[in-house]
Amino acid sequence: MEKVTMADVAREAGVSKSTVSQYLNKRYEYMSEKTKQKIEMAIDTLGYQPNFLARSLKQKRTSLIGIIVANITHYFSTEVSRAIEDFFHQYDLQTIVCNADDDPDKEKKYIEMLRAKQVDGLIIFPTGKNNELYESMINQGYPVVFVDRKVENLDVFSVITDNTESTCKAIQHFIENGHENIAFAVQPLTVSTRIERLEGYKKALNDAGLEVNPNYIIEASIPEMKKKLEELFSLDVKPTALFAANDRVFIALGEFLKEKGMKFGKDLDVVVFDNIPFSQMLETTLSFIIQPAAKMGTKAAELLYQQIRKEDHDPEVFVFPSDIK
Amino acid sequence: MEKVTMADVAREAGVSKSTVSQYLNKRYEYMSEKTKQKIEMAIDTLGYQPNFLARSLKQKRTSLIGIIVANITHYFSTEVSRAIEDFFHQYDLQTIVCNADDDPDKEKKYIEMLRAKQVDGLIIFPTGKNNELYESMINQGYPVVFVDRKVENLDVFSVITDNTESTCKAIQHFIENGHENIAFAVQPLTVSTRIERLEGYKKALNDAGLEVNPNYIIEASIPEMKKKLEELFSLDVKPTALFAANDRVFIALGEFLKEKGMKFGKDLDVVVFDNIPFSQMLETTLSFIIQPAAKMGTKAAELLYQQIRKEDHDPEVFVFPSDIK
DNA sequence: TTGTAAGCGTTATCAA
DNA sequence: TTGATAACGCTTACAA
Repeated sequence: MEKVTMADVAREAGVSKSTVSQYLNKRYEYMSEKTKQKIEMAIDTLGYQPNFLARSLKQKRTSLIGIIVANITHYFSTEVSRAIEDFFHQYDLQTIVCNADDDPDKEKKYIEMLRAKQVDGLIIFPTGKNNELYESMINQGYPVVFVDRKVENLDVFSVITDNTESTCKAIQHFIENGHENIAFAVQPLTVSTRIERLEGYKKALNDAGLEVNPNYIIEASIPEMKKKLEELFSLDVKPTALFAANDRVFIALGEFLKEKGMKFGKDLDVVVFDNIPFSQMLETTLSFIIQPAAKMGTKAAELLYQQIRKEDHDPEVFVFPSDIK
Repeated sequence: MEKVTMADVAREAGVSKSTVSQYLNKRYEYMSEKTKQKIEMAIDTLGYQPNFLARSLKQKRTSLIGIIVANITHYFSTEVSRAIEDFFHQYDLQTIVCNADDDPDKEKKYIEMLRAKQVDGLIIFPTGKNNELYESMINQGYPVVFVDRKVENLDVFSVITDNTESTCKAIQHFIENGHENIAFAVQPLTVSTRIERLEGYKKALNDAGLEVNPNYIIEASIPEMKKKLEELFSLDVKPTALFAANDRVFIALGEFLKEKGMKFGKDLDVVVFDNIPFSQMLETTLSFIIQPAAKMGTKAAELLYQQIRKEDHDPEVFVFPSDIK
């Protein structure tokens, strides 16, 4: 299998390798109809399939774009990926997706692999834990765009949501509706998105002249989340509203409420920050902060394409507003 | 950028290319500590990054696995992909995911691209519309496994769910609960999964001695689905239960019911065939048929790995049971 | 213990 | 209009 090479085709067709190469690259200008047909036949009878590896080695580009997502089962990531793919499809660039699984080691491996495979550019949902590697890419002028999460002290094109702003708005909404005891649940503050959302929460409270009660802020990993919620709802003054900083927190919360026989909307007002598939099928008493995934993906793709084409722009951070629904 | 080659490193370190190559491949056996350090330093100061393209060209393998999913935003696909990735991670094979978007042309392009890039093997959620291409891969002994969908007349390793069986059981459940007017909604019958689910529906009715009423079977594309549902619920004898053949049908159904002010469980009993993220957060009156995505992914990966290692097995179809929840 | 040289399957340059 | 031939960056006998 896979041993038929251009040389075989050339021999079979009775022409030289270079002529076959011309044919394959559709440079027919000076090619006689007869040669064309001979080559066509030879390819057919031998079942020849070109080896792009060899071509790329020579041409120094692969026409491939790499996406490294933090978590491939996260709906937002797949929506963004699809938009990126749609964008590059029009330029005949193909897209491959790798899943870093929120693991900095895996992320590193994939970045190195994709670069070593000479992928033309990279769009990354960074874990934020490989700064040296990020820096070296950027310093070497390798085309790269970051999505979803900001990395501090790094001059790189980034596409993110207004995490602080939209969280702030959601909390203001709670306040307008008469809530005073508003809780905030988040996973460990290891990435910018979580930190910024917490900032938005605090800002809204401050702006409204409400006190930030540390007991109402839960920072816990998913397995610990339920225990912390237990504590939260054992307080003398229980919260009447809660902000779930992402979809996984939301799931933990849902399980907790179910166990306690509590209901969204009735016993607790809830806003979730994330694009949840099927959210339209969920109880209408819930609110969601929806990021414009498709637009963000397209923007990231554009930014990468500029770099690949060596258009000169200074790295910028593009912030997209999100919708509360 | 990216112009530092092994030759540069060799020059900088004052050794030959082959020695550098030895070093990179960790064949230290006969290497003096001094040479090792010299090379290490040279790599560091030059910022050398190996070009895997060149290596793969020589070695004729890439240590890369390709997954071609029909729809990357489909939760089931991402779950399967993750399991595949986890499996190969232990063997230091990396995984890339491409999204065919249920488009046979895109699927073809990706298959050809990945093969041309010398990917070591392919796991495909087939559109079912590229039979010639599938055949040529298989005949050439290229490692490939199909997931989720069966393709007729093709002797290939496949990993699928017992679509007929589990649909049948779900319908039996309806019948046991006293339902007699059970509807079935599905997208156009272009892939095996949909066809088999319909078969299961018919089988259950037949087994129970109930008549299959063609008016209760809706086969429509998603945009047309609501209109067809409208017709269904204008019948004199309206269905009291409905089987949604996948998640997208489910969404259309949800929108329809909302518009009509109808409620799941109260006005209509519903079973959905698909892994829906957050299904535990949805109304408890709904049932879901859940495919064992992780197990299926692992199995597919094992089957591919066997082929890559040239272990001799005859193609088989592995059918997994699914759960009703 | 290290170096030389051929080769992997293409493309590109230039000559014929 | 087509063909030699030299790259591309690496691996691998084999020689030294």
